[in-house]
Amino acid sequence: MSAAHTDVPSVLSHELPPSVPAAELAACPASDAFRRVGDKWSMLVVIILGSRSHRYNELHRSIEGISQRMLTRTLRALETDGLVGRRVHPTVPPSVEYSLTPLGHSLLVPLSALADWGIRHEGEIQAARHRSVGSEAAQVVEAS
Amino acid sequence: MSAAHTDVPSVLSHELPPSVPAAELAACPASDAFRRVGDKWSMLVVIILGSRSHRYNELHRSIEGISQRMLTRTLRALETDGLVGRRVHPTVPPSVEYSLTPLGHSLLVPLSALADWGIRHEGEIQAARHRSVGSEAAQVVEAS
DNA sequence: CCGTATCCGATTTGATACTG
DNA sequence: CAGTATCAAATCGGATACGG
Repeated sequence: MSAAHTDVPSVLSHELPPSVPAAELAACPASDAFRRVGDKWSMLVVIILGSRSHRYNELHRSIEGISQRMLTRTLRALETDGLVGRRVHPTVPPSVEYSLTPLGHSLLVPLSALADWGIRHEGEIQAARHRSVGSEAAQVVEAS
Repeated sequence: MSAAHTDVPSVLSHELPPSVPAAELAACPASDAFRRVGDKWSMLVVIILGSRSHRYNELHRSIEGISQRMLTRTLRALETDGLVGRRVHPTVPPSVEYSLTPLGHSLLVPLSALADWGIRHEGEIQAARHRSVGSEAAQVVEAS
């Protein structure tokens, strides 16, 4: 298990750089980044739009479990932040196409890294959760 | 930054079929990863603990805005998932030290990438938000 | 087809007070 | 110092119905 960061294949090919300088001060915008994408559906939409642009109902079918309300809200929020673009074709019946902006694509990169982490360590997390049910193993160090 | 969408690196490199939502399958553990760390404070705690271990009140002062309740909840959740370790020194008065587990350190890698993204694009996002107040500029394409 | 509006329950968060 | 308990508010998210 100690082979945690032996190789990071995708985006982070370098060794954990001194990113996030002065954590206390600089982490606030980072927290904002998480909250705008940390809701139930945002990251899913970004990832799906990462492959190609989709129409509204196309997204609705792809996600399969999202309500119209939340899909619209999510898209509007991503649009407000400049991550997703919206193009309305004045046909009849109307058709609306959503796609990632360049900014959205740049987000896709660290997003994929985090998604990758979740997939690779899914088992370890569930093992830890199972291990912690019923027996809290808070390590107590001896007084010297 | 135009090298972003040349290829979606890891899990998302395959095409999304219209009928079978493979994105849902691939993104569900990823979605879990986001929800685990996507709450208001988790990633902040992980990043701060990434530099060194901290005591409870040390964290409380570093974050400055978190309530005791949320700090405790966040730490317990991270502990349950095996991302954070907790060591109790039986001194008087008591002192509790929190630190990142190896699994937590591995999470720190993609987390830093996302935090980095948030810091680098903070200005662009706020510009987009400001641009969208009052004037919705949905792009309408001409009918052919 | 692409939404918006309303109602409603579930979850999250904060403020405050209290304890070993 | 390091938490826990309780209450109230805000937000999230889904179902349904309706409109352009």
